[in-house]
Amino acid sequence: MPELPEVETVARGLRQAILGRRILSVRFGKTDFIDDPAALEQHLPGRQIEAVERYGKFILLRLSAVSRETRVAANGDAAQASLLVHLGMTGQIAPSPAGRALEKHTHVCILLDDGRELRYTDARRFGRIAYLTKALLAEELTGFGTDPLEVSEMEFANRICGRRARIKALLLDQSVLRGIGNIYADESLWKAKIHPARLGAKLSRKQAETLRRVLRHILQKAIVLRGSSISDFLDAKGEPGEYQRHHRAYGREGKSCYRCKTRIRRAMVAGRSSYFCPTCQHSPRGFAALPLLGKNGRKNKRTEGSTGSGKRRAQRNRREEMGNHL
DNA sequence: CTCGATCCCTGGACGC
DNA sequence: TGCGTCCAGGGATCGA
Repeated sequence: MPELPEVETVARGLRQAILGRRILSVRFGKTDFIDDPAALEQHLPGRQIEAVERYGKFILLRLSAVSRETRVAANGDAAQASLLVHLGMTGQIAPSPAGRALEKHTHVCILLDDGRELRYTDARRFGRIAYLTKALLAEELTGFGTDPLEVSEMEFANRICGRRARIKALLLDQSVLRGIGNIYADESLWKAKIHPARLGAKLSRKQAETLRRVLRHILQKAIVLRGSSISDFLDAKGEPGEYQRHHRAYGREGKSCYRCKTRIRRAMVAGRSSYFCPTCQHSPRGFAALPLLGKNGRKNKRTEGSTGSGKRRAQRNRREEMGNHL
């Protein structure tokens, strides 16, 4: 699940691997997660990849102008276009020899001028790809919060301490800070000894500063270790990260706290599984964790029966498969 | 403003 | 072994 450290790792890898390459052509598999596939086919060929940047959980490939004429005709706008890539849950993007067999769920192949292809694979297609002119990109990126690696003490406290939402929800809210996901929210809250369900307004300025500091430290360390490979995250070289070995809370339900040996518990906060130590991280009044796992390791069941997801799946499967030309 | 619910999607784990 | 069910989660959206 790519969050800031994973996306940063991928961006660095791509920067090293494909900076300066020219795009020759584009082909697609399924395109339902691409804003406007035709725009990619029309505008990518001929462009050079001039920069690779990260913005929150987005990867931005900055594209050159095709020619002086295009630059003039487009009034400078198309000349500064970008390809925006969001990896969602399962997205991977990496260069590959053009002749190599396609991995399953490969949905975009961008042929480069050195005989390689930049390939995007995404089993769940929660990701997103869009070709955006300068103006559209600027519009797209408004409303995001500050990068947590750059946010000042004052700004962080101001963005947290005045809010009635739960701190976990605030950390996950990309308009508060950009780039944090479920793993690094839980890890930083554990380190700062703050319960995920605490309200932002209930944090002291001192607690907020502790949280900012540990969050930054954890993100930096995770970047050094090339992110966390939980399910299937791989960097631009196809290699897994190492930070999952350093997780102290996330995914550790029932295991003992590294500080106090209490068993780590799980609760639903902001609609996400949230892992915390019930001793180190004081729960707000009346907030209950979910019952611990049974000894068979089976996850806790949801409340009442809902056969909805199964029915929905069946309906989707009956729909005509379309759009796969690879 | 904040919340939960619902949807998108598929692989994998698990129950029976 | 195999089918049904649940779960993971970022983000959009909608109603309470």
